[in-house]
Formats: sequence, structure tokens, C-alpha cells
Amino acid sequence: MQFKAATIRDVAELAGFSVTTVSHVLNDVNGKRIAGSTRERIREAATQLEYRPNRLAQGLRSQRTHTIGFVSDLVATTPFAGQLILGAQEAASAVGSLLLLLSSGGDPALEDRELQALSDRQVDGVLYASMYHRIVSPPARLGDGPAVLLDARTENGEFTSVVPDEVGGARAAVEELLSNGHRRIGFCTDSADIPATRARLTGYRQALEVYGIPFDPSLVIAGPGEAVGGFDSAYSLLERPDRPTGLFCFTDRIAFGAYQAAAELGLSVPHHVSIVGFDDQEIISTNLRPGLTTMALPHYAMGKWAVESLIRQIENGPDSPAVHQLMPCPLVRRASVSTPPRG
Amino acid sequence: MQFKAATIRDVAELAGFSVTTVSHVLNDVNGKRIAGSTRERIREAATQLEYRPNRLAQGLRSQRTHTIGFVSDLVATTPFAGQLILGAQEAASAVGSLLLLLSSGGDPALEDRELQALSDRQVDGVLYASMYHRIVSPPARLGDGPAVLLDARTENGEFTSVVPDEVGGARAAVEELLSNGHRRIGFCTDSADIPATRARLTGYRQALEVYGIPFDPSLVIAGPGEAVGGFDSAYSLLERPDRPTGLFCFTDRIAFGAYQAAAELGLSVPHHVSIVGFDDQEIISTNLRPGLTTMALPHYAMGKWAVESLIRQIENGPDSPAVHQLMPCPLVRRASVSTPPRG
DNA sequence: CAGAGTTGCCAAAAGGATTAGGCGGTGCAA
DNA sequence: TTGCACCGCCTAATCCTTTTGGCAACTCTG
Repeated sequence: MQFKAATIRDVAELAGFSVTTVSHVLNDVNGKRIAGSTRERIREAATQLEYRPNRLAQGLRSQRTHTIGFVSDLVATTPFAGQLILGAQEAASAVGSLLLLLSSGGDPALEDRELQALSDRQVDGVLYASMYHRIVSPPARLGDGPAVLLDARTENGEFTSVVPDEVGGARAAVEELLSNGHRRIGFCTDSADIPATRARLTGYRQALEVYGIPFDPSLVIAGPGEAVGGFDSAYSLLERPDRPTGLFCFTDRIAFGAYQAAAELGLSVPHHVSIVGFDDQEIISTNLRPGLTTMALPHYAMGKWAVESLIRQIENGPDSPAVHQLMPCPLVRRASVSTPPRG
Repeated sequence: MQFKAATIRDVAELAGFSVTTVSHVLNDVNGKRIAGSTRERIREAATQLEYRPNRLAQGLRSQRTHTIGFVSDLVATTPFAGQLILGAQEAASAVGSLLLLLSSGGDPALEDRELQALSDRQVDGVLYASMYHRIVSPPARLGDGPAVLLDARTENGEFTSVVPDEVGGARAAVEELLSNGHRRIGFCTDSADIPATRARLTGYRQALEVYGIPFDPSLVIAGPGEAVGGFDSAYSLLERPDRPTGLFCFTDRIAFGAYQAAAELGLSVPHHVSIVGFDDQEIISTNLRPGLTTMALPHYAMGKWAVESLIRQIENGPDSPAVHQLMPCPLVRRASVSTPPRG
């Protein structure tokens, strides 16, 4: 980090040309005609000195720091954070940018200070990430520069955003059961009023409709989100004489509870009951026996898309209109779905 | 981000003093005597203009960017990453620094380039994090500036590092079983040769020794790390007629498998068998029924300590000796431990 | 009242890069 | 021979802040 690194001046001196010319050559500035021999000598000097431009100075002058702020309410508290950040980071690296990470814990005052700090550092733009699909109201300051909402959007849609395609994902999940022959399909959902609950219910109904199956509200049970809630919901569904043969669970954690409920009732998965989850939380989905078929949340893809979109925004200037992207949720097939039992 | 922010020159102009004096006042430079009235007018002008120093320019001049690089092999791939990063980030924020995040995927060439990129940005220091306790050999470039190893150390101990106290954690886990009256305690461990396996075995033996119980190698079974491995190890231990009454599992994932094995054998937790895990992966530990008693890995604390130690190193200059910190693993009591069954 | 020591403030350099504008030299047409 | 275009390179300004060195003016001291 410290010790004497070569500056552009050193390169100029060694090559015997002016700093300007060195800059022109090293940055391939077009419109400038510079003799091939000059270019060569300059490049040679640069490599000889292992010259690397000082990004601070560069940023100061060019007003472009190649740094992106990543602000999140719960960075890292959820296991999803990882892929979201990773997707963003790799996409940023690909264009020579780095991520400046901040988590606000959801405190608006802190959030505002963090945006300030990013602004002081002249970040090129900001990613404002939520750790689950939410409607957010970010600090006004976010509007001061390029910004993209990650796994979130605002009430009025004023920022470019990317969220999972919940409807499509839920539809695909239920269709996976339908196409395996299931006709009575329960839905263990969450009682929270968040975009995901509404959208996944919509997807559930859409899938039924495609197959011409009437919607039966008694097959939808909303409980608290964790595994214990899933246990209760699934239990009440599975203990009925006309129990569903397939279960669509709002999250993998709920599916976890459903497995426990099935076990308690002496029902085996997928022999007696097929289960599809949502989120693909690998710790659960791969470690359950049998492995859980589930819809993956496209965190990596969303992180990547957000950065790419942000870069576009940075380069096009502030007049680009907001875009709202739905990212598809891929189906991850494991072993929790089979054809329904005869009868 | 963009639009005209006030510079120190604007403040100077408004206050009617020179840029120099403004800088002196705003930075509370000691040794400079400046009239109280002057200070007041300058501060007033600064707040009026909402002046905020440009961190880029500041860093360029002062050679201190208040930015810390966080390089990790698997950032974010594991659910642990979160707390590690969060601890580091919050500790950094507390002293006005920000984290520049990079993950290398373990590729040494990429890692080197990333350290380069950090160096180009003049970071004050670097955190080199591993996502599980490992012996690492970081790129030589890491030695160019202040650095701290997180959840890792080198063969020769050349960098300051912080890792979990595996021995103490394992000892505490086994003592939790011992103090509840268990005398036959199995250990489902991992067959990988990593610091954690050796250290936790040591802790297991130390705890037995404290209670004067001879070590029985047949109670230690090493398998592959995931839940399926845990299932097999636990199954083979629990199907024995002289089965252990307590199980210490190398990870929560293995404990997950052990729960499944116990269920398969008709044994209930904790009535027939008590189980203690390691890692406190909340998705597992809180969602298992009954909740899993386990040792938490002190990721947050390690992240925090690493930053604080790095800052110390930055401020003391390059002559500070390497420190190797062991961070204690707290016991998280849930419901998987009780007294052993009579008999 | 001369000389020494403080006080209060400022001009300019430094930090490393980009870039607008300019200048001398060459070649070619008039 | 003059005029013009263009090439190749450089000077200097700019980005914004911190820091070094120093200059007046004022207060003491003897």
C-alpha cells in the first residue's frame, strides 16, 4: 500500500517526454497523433517502472472514481446477502469498479449519513439493497446521483429497480406439481403483507387456472414465516382426510416445517406428499431428506443486473428513465416431488 | 453525488479568510492560534454551505483514505460471511472508515490483481478473510501495507490474525453435556484435515479429561461434513447397544443429520439423546425441533477485532509486531440438551 | 525606542492525474 | 517566397485539500 510507487512524472522522465504525452499514450486518447516510437518508449518506461495510475488523483481530476456504493438495510444478516453482493461485486470488477459496502440496519438517519459518506467519496453511483423484496422509501439524498434499487422498489417507482419475478416463480412452482399429476395443492404461505405474499398467491392461482382447477381458499393457510409456522400450517392441511397431495411452501423454512409435519403424521416425502419450496436456501434445501425442490431467488443475477444498469445510468447521464426489471426465478429440482399416490 | 458541492474555497470566500485558515480551523490543527471570532465565522460559513471535505482530495494530500480493503476467498458464499463483514463494517464506520469489498473465489492470480486494485486506491490497510478457519498463504503483495488475517493464519504467523478459539469452544460444548450428567459422549466430526477438526478434537479430549473420563476412540466418527455425513456417523453411533447418551457434532449441519438419524432410530432429542452442535447456523439451529444447543462462531466479534487491530497498526506505523488473537465461542443454549435417560 | 517574541493569518507548494489550448516545424500549393 | 494545414508534443490550468514557510503587526522587555 505505501512505499514509493512510480508516478506518471517518473514515467515521463524516464521516457523523456512530457507528462501530458504519457497520459495521452497510456489512456489511448484519440484525436491525438503520437509517433509510434514515442508510444513504444513510453509504454516501455511504464512497464519498467511498474507504473499504476493513482486512482485517487485520477478520480479527483476526472470526476469518476470507479467506485460504487452498496447500501443495505441488513447486509449480511441474511444468508442471501452473499449472492446479492457477489453478483454486484463481480459485475463491478468486470468494468474496473469496486464496491463500497455499508449496512444501515434499517435506521433512516444512519442511512442518510452513510449516503453522505459515499457522496464525500465521490462514488459514481449507489446500489440500495433490501434483503428481501420490499417497498422502500429511501432517503431523498439517494436521488442526488445515479441509483438502483436492489430487491426493492419505491411506492411511486422513481428509481430503477430489480426484483424477483415472484408471480412467475410461484406459477412455475405450482406447475411443477400440476405437471406431475397433482390436483389438490395446498399453499402454506406467510401472513405478512409484503409483495412476495401477494405475488406468490397470484402465481399460485394463475397456475391453477391454466389447469382449469377452481381455487379453494381452504387450501391456503397463512402463518408466521419460520419453520414452526410451516409446521402448523402443513400439519393442519395434512391431517385432513381430503389432504392435498402437493404442498407449495412460501419459503424453504416453511417447507422445513412441512417436512417435520409430514414426518409427524407418518407421511413420507415425496411418496405421500410432494413439496415445493421457495428461496433455495441451500442449507435447508440440500440438507433436507429428500432434497427439496424449490424456486431459487435470483440474487446473483439481480446483483449483476443492478450494477450493469447502474453503470449504464452513470454513462448516459442523469436523464435516463427508470427501468423496472423482473428477474426470473429458476426451478431447482431435487427429490421432493413425484406423482401423487394412487387413490 | 454530483451537482455543485461547496469546496473549502467557497467556505473561505464566504467567511472572508484564506483557505489555509479554514483548513486549520475545520481540522482543529493544534499549534495554530486562531482568534475565537475567526473560528466562529468559519464554522458558521461551513455549516451554512453544508461544506463537506472531498475525501478524494483529502486522501490524495494526506495519504490516508480512511478506506479498508476486505478481500475474501468466498465472500458471501457462506452464511457466515454476513456477520464477519458486518462486524468489520461497523467497526470501520465507528472510526470513519469504509470497507472496499472484494472476493477472489480463491484464485491466487485474481487475488493479486485485487490487492493491486486496492493499492491503486490507496487503501489504508487490508483485511484478508477466509470463510472458514484456515491456514492460508496470501499473495506477497499483502505484506506491502498493514494487513490482518480474519479467520485464518499463515504457516509462519507473519501477519496479525484472529481466529475462533476452537479448543475452548469444543471443550465448553462437551462440558455442557458432561455437566448435565452425560458420561458416554460421541463426537461426529469431519474427516477434513483443517485446524478446526484437530482443535475441536483436542477440546473434546480436554473436557473428558477434566471429568476423568478415559478417551474412547470408537466414539469418534469422522465423515464428510454435510448433513448426510452427519446422518451416517450419528446413525452408526446411535444404533449401538451401548450408544452414547450425548453427541457432540462438529457442525450444525452434521447435527442436522444426527437429528435425522435419531428420528430414524426412534430416538427423541433430547430425551434419548442430547446433541450439541457447532457454528450456530441459525437457519438450522433455530429451525430444528427441538432447537439446537450449539457453539456460536464469533464472526461479528472477529470482524470487529480485525478492523480495530488494523487501525492500530495503521496508526502505529509498520513496526508493530504480529498479534494472534483467539476469539471465544459462546455457548447458545436451546433445547437439545437434557440429562441422560435413566438406566 | 530598538530588538525579541507572539499572534493571526496568508501564499504557495504538494499530492497525482487529465485536458484545453498553444507553439514550432514540416510539406505542399499558390 | 508566402500562406496554410497539420502533425507532434508541451505548457499550464484544473480537480480539492493539507501543509510548509513566512510575513506583518502587535506586545513586551530593558
